[in-house]
Amino acid sequence: MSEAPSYKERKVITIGVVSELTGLSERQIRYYEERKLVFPERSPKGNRKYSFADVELLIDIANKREEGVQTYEIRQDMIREEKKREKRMRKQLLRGEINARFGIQRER
Amino acid sequence: MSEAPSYKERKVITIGVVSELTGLSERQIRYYEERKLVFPERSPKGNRKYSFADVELLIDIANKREEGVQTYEIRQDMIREEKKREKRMRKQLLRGEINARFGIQRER
DNA sequence: CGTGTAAGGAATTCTGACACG
DNA sequence: CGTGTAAGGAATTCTGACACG
Repeated sequence: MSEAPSYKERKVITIGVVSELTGLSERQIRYYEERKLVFPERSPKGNRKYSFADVELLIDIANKREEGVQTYEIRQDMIREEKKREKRMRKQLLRGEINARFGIQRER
Repeated sequence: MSEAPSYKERKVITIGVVSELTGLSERQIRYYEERKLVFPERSPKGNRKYSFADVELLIDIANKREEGVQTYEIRQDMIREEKKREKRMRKQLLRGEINARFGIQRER
């Protein structure tokens, strides 16, 4: 195991295609990056590359914006969600460590 | 159910990115299309768009070419494979139809 | 046959800025 | 704040062709 396939996360889509896929203008997409809502990668010469996950995120953002939610609030919500996720991850990790020591017995 | 997600099949990757992903030159990628080995979609203005499935196919093609297999033979193999697939599909479909009538009972 | 390359043009993307509100 | 637009330049992509082998 090394190269995770993960088509959803690979950053390979150019901004023009993302624009078609989301219905957002390129201006809007770049602005949401400026507001730290999306983080495309860059090709060697500086062109933005997005993943399918980014496309879905942008669609969520577009929906929030239509409801009148400001980019700042959207960002705060994202940060909160991220912290919850991390909390869960830490718990999971802890459980894993406990199992490794006292749980499942493996050959030695 | 309507919009199948299917990240693997969505044609959204430009030829430059495909070139990076596969290690093939754009010239080679276009030539394999000419030889009917890959079938990218086109954007409104005519730019080629590939899927992750296409990228994997191109990598397979690249490997075959390295072994000295000609594009014509590769195409013949692909056609043979396709026919096998269709055969299996017809069988599956047939089974499904039988089940629909005499197998699993559903409410009516 | 398979691939490189130079050619010319059209479309894409980038950045920084002015505009409106 | 969020988005449109004109501006100028650089990079991308396209097609048809000549080249070599």
